[in-house]
Amino acid sequence: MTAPSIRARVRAELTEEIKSVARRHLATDGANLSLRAVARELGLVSSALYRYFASRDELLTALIVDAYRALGDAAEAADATATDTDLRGRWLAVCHAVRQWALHHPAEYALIYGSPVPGYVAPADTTASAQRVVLTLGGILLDAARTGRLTPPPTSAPPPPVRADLARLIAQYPDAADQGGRAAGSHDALTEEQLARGLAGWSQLFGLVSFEIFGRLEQVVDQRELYFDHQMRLMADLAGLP
Amino acid sequence: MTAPSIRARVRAELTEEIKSVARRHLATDGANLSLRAVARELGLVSSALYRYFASRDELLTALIVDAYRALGDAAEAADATATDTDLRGRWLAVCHAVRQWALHHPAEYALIYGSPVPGYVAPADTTASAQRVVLTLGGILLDAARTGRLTPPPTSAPPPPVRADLARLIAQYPDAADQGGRAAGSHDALTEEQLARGLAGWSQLFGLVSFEIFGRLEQVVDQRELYFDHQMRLMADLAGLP
DNA sequence: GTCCGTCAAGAGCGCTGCTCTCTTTTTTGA
DNA sequence: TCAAAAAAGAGAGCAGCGCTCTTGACGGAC
Repeated sequence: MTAPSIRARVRAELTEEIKSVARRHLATDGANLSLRAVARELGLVSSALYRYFASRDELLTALIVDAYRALGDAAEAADATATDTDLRGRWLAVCHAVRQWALHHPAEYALIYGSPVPGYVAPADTTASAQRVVLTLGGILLDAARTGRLTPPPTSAPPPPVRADLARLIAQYPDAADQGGRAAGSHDALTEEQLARGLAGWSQLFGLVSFEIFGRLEQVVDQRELYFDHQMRLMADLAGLP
Repeated sequence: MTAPSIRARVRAELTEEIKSVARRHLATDGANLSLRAVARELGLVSSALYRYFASRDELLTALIVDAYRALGDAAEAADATATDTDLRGRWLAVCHAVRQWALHHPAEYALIYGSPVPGYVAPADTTASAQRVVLTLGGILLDAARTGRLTPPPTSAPPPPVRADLARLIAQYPDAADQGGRAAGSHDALTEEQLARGLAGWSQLFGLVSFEIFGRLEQVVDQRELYFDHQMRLMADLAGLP
């Protein structure tokens, strides 16, 4: 089993090559990806691809999984690069990393954050990857709250039913005791108000990136990067990051 | 010319009927709309449709134009229904109208705010309709600014290049002198800070609606309407609406 | 050295958007 | 009023699509 028989290796390589070509086609032709075109470019006949992916949907799923992973990697890497205690810097770094990844991989971004394919249902293994960005943002807020540096401006308070949803999310948050080396007490978690303001930053992040990727800022904003930076700073203000 | 010859009338009716059937197919099958299926349902042969729409793209364009118009109508109607001086109420009414329209027409919403079709370029006559929602929101902010009731919280200031973009947008804003019956002086326009905060509400609105329509809140937020309302209130806070 | 699993190829099915030609029906102009 | 013109629909056909099934050929294990 430790010996990855030659056959298995060349198979894995060709599988990657198929995905690579498919990714390139995706970038030019959009979501209407043609299996036959991919096969042609690889010098294969279309039916041969079915040895590697059971269907077109399965190939797309593989690309979606890879995209979530790449975006999650980029976000977490950006968070890790910034100074731990520079909370606002970490927040902005993650936001800019998401935007940069989207700008460099617009088709893959559209695949995961654009209109979903009607009949398509995301496999279970994608949901974990899909949450990595919001968990990264949440982790920054949590670090801020723990060190008592989350000082949000006075804003409207969420109504009780929303508070219940938010409380559930706070309880569901993966125990981050290992991050700070401290036991997670009740005063270590976010309040509902803090989470609500943080989630505003989450939807703002992807809303604005989608606007830019999908061309909705076309004749509205020219200074895209600076505008994005300013908007993310506004959301950091709202979240209460110093 | 005043007599709309019987033939022209039945043609207009059939054109509408084609769009209606196409809209229904869009709702179930998503963006992969089949001309042949639409023709079949109408008892026509596929080539007959080409008497009414030169191509599948042209049919989709007609649906897009209709969608922008319907969404713009809904937003403006909601704005008009609320009391003029209830600025926050108008803001929230417009936001909820956009959300409700999207919930009732998810496929059409995806058509105009989802991932764009790669080769597709929007015709010029859509851009005006596409701006109606943001102009409605801007009008509310402008009304607030004119009556001196825009009191935003202290937040980061936009850097000079962004200020230039914002100033251009303010200058481009259609002269709204007829709305208040007053001449538009310089003190009647929005400041760059005010516009930047208002635009945050704009991208937040569509970001959050897209999240909901595209299923990204699926196991995150259960109280969708109340959560949306709270988030829009947060953005009204940020914009400075009393 | 044989045998079995894997691989690529080819043919083919039903579907798609779109074009072209032909016939029928309706409108129009002298 | 009647023929010419315009418009509408039907049908055949082209190239492309995803996908299935069958047929040979090759390579590693016994």
